[in-house]
Amino acid sequence: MPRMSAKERREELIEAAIRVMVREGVTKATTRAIVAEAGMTLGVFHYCFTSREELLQEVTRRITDRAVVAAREAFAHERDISASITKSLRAFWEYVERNPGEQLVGYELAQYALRQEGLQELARRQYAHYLEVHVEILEEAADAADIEWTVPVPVLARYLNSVLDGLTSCWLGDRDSARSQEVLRLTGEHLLGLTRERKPSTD
Amino acid sequence: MPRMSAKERREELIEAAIRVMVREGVTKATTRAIVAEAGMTLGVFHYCFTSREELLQEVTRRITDRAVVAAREAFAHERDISASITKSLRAFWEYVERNPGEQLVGYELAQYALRQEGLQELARRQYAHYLEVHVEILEEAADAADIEWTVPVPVLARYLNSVLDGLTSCWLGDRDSARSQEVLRLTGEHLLGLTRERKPSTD
DNA sequence: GTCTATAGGAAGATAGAC
DNA sequence: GTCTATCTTCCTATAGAC
Repeated sequence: MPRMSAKERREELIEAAIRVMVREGVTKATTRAIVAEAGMTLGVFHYCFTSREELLQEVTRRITDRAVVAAREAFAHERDISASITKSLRAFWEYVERNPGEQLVGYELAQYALRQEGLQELARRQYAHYLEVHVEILEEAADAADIEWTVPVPVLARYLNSVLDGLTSCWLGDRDSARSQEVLRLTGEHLLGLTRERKPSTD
Repeated sequence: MPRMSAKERREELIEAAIRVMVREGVTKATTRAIVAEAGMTLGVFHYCFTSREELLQEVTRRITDRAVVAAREAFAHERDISASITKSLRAFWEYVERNPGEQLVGYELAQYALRQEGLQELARRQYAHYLEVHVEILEEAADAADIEWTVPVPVLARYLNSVLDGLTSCWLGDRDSARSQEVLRLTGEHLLGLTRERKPSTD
């Protein structure tokens, strides 16, 4: 076993935990399974983390951040809002289909947080964070294409977040890619219909 | 302890299990917690069910059926499609807000099924069932109002299912009722835009 | 049928040798 | 710092008295 700092070990344990969760689910990611995945012994765990729950919180943040990065990367800056929407949704969906396990882990962790006493606040913040990111993306898209949304952006963000989240979860259940993509197209057209050219005002 | 048949006991155990799950979550619904809730002893459990998993499957079906019934009851038969959509969505949402625990249990069970070896088939069937019900409702709504949908109904059903599912899950996280209802209104308007009067043809 | 008692195992966490 | 061995608790499931 190579020597490494507690910080490095923490990092490796988090990554190992994510691998186990993606492969087998959150409940199966016991401290034993995690240290085994990381090639460490059980004793190691508790001087890197005070408890399993601390690790879970860390993993939750990590998975959230990953999803946020993916959403940002999926977003296509385009002058043409129609192309921007289409490309962004398509890129987002590619990511989802390529990482089903990660999506599932996201849901599992969200629910865990909702149930665990004292973690509701974490759950609430994660949701708020997702919504904020959607708000930012929608506003950036509008800026890039010089349009404005005809619906308040926070509402639109919540709508978009809901469709994508619900569609992902539905697809995880039945893996019907073709129909899921049709829903995305429908959503894209809907979004397009909620834009108008920007008035030259506000200056 | 009153005498009752194994069948009655099964029934009571299922109901007790649902109460525990709604209150404390699926993982906390251990056989011990369930029999305690039902006012029985641990020994009773295993001559009513061969295993905890058998109970979980039963509960999953029960919760699904309940959600389906709620969806059906929420649906408002109206001659005016606009009123039909608005009323149905509002009724659906009232049910969601009145039963947050049950919604959460639904998600937990769905994920459990997705992870459990041998239960994927159950999961798949549950999702298919929800989609079928949405298809039926959309078609009934169209019939009642004498309109037709301009988008294939299976796609529309998947879309509707996704929005409602995602929105529910988002609301469970942040409990922002006002904004959720705005999303519902937006969705309703979108649906309304996907209708057209029925051509007198096809006869 | 109905219960108590217990088997048998896995979990999180820790004590203490090296 | 690192690991083994163990504590304690909780689980599902069953055996066997009544």
